[in-house]
Amino acid sequence: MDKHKRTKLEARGWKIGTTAQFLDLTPEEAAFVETKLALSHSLRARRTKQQVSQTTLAKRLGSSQSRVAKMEAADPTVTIDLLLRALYALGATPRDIATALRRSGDLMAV
Amino acid sequence: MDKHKRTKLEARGWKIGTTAQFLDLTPEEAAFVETKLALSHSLRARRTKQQVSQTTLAKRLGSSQSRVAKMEAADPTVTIDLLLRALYALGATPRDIATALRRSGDLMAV
DNA sequence: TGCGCATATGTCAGGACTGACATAGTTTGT
DNA sequence: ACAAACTATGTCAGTCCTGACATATGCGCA
Repeated sequence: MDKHKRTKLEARGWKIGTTAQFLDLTPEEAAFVETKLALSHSLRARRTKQQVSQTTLAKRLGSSQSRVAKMEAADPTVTIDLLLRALYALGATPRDIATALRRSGDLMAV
Repeated sequence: MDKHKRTKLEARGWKIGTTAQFLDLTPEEAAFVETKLALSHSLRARRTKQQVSQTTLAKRLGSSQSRVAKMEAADPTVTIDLLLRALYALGATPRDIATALRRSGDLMAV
């Protein structure tokens, strides 16, 4: 199971580089990364809109500031479970998540 | 961190009993469980529709039949990450996930 | 009935993730 | 310029999750 290393590279590629290096990703891998990125972006959007600091959100979650930072950076050590928990802690609904995912799909289609 | 035990009870409650025992769930917990259930149902629907056995899907995932069974049962030892990976392995797109979540939200609203 | 196939459930060693801490860089207000 | 608040990144021990295995149940069919 090398998903750890792969995802690390992928996440960096998306963040630092352009959309280019998606060529060596299987559709499943791309979809998974895409999902993670959509959620992490959604998380930061919600948090900043609500004027909540990473530290505050961390306390609410029973977590730490550093982990929240990693969530928003789509760090490979962060799971989608954790991202969802954070989003729900910020008042998101499954419907909101659905919307965020649908939008991400539109982006990918470009 | 007692989420393990809690989620176990919650999942069973939803599966075995009725919608009644949702009273002792915070909105965030309810949303999380709801998400998990929506995905597990979606997984089984996709798999059966494609006439794929749990064993076959397991091989495709590099996993085992027992784990696929637990995925579809929304077992507490299964993460949303794993559920998503399985769904994507069955050809689902983030858009499909979004649709599944949106529908689950509608159900909850009843 | 007996056999093969699909699914459900329990258990466990090993690897992945978590929260916490340390530290550095960045932004904002004075 | 300085401090305070906020955010980014690395590391690590303890815990959770994973795949694998064993086993049981159910189902169709010869």
